[in-house]
Amino acid sequence: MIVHVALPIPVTKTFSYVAPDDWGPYVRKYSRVAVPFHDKTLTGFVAGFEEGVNPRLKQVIEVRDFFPLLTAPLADLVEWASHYYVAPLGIVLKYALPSNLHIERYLSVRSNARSSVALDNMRLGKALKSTGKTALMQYLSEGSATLFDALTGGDFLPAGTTVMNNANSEKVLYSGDISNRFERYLHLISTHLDKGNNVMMLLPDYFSAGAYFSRTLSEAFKDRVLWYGSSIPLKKRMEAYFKVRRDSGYLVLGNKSSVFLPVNRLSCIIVERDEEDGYRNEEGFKFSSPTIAIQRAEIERAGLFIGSASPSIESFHRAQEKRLVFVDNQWLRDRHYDERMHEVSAASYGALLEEVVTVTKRTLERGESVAIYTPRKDYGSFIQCVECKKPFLCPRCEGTLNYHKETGRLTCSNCAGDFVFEEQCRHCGGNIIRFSRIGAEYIEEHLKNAFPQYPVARVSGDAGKKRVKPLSPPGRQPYVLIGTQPLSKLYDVHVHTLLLFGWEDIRQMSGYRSEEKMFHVLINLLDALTPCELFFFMDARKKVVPAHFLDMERFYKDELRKRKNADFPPFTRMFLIEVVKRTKETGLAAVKKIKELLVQQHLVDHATGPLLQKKKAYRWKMIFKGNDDTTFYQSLLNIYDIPDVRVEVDPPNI
DNA sequence: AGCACGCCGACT
DNA sequence: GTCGGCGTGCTC
Repeated sequence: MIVHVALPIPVTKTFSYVAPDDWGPYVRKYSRVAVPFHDKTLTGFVAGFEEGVNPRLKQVIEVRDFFPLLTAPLADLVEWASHYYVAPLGIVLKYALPSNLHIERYLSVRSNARSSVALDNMRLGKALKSTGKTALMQYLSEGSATLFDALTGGDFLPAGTTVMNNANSEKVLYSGDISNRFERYLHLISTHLDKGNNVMMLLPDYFSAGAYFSRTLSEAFKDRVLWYGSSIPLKKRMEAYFKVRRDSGYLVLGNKSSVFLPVNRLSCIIVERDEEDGYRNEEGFKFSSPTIAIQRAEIERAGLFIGSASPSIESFHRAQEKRLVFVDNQWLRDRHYDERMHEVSAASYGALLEEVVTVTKRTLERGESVAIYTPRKDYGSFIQCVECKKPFLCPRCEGTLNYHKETGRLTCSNCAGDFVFEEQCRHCGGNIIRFSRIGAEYIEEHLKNAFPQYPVARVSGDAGKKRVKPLSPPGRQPYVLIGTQPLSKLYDVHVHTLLLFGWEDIRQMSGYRSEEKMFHVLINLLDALTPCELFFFMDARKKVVPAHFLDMERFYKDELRKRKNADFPPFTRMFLIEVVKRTKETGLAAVKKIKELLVQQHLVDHATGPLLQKKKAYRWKMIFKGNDDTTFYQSLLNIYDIPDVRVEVDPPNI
């Protein structure tokens, strides 16, 4: 037989191999197969097969799965993701069936008939050696032997093909504060678990929000709560895998990889804070897990509940189009910050910082705690020589440098370069250096000096990787917390006063979504830290009006109107096409080719750029807007197959 | 992606 | 005359 294999390489076509005809029963759609490719062995996925022989084709080395591991709805989901994200099936499948999914390692054989009694209770590896694959497969298919996993002792059977009859499941977008959200989650989860179903819940990270929900939900549901993801040890992860795949009554928590997890009797998917960047996958293929989860709920006919203090604009738009039921608990409207809101504007950060000290001092002396938000985690950036006014730029790429005082190093935000900081100007030798932007490290140092008698702590900006330290204020002593985004996930912390230092700089940082980002940051800080008063410290020249961000419904409507007028998402889809070449000439040739591919579709006027950036390589970036009609999609596929060209779907930072 | 091939310029 | 950087094309 001829087997068409989807390989995990950035090439959209499949490759064909031959396999012996008697493998027929085991060659199934999306089963993992080992195949020779160049001079190596790759794990690919069966994308199709047919009768016949072809002496010019190489042989499939082996079929790695006894039966398909993906359920039919998950196979649909993978196909949908491959299309939506313009990624080869093999690359999506590699993510859905990752190499760290070591199922075989934990399987054993259970004998159900005399013929296979010698294999009873034998580890799978050993059984394969003693009987051979064909014989074992024969036992399995006739039912004289079954597999079970050694971690739970339960049967390991082929993935079910039935879809749950959830036809009337509700799809809800819930906008509410953390305590109301939590109540909703508790109620929803118990309802579904009581019916003997499983619930999947996506969380934006493992160490912060993940730890919080894992802990609080475990108090309610005990060992019914499982976490599935690469952050936990293999054995525990596989135990969760086997449990939710076969049993029911579980709540499985996860971040990104769990969206493709096979879940038996999945009747509800919960997504907490769908707007978070932590859901964006950067390795393998770029996707956002809430986007895939929404589609999964659709395909599996499961309920969907998206909960957030500040839902993404996409979700709000979906709700407006009646694809989600919008429930707003109006929590923001019930809180009144206005009369206590202070805006402080000044032209230099030095003057602003003195204002911060004054407000902090006043609050601490009243016996209340303070949190200070800033968008930058470093000590300082935009470094400049006071003598000759020349900026310190990256010697490699001319990019902006950020200074980390703890390590004494400069890092380049553009090319990720890393250099030792010398307090001397490269141009004039002057040694009075200043930063025109300062970050959390600087503020921490400054406030530690100003308030030696109070605890001053910084919430690490390296969110995601490290556990956010649970804050234990000594006794009832007030404290100062300084941090970036992770501050908004400290649901256990309450401060009386929240200071935002340079919050408006987010506007400069992240493209067409900048206002949306400012909104999410502000609202989530209010949600988590429950401050009673709010202070904004702004550069006078960049002043923005906070009130605009505090009226949620109006903010969404304004933002959507602007997006619609400018033809931006969610009203059109965006595709970022990047060309990276060593030489200018080859790059320009690739750009020309890409443009030609889109000229045929009369789409060239949607292109902007190219932008030339000199680094280690020459880069061109082009943005295409479009809907996913077949011709546009076909052009994107053709572009995908050009070497050194990457296509990013739904880019967040344009 | 990863690799071989083949083209050029550089240098013991 | 040989080494190595880089562009091109191919992988069943």
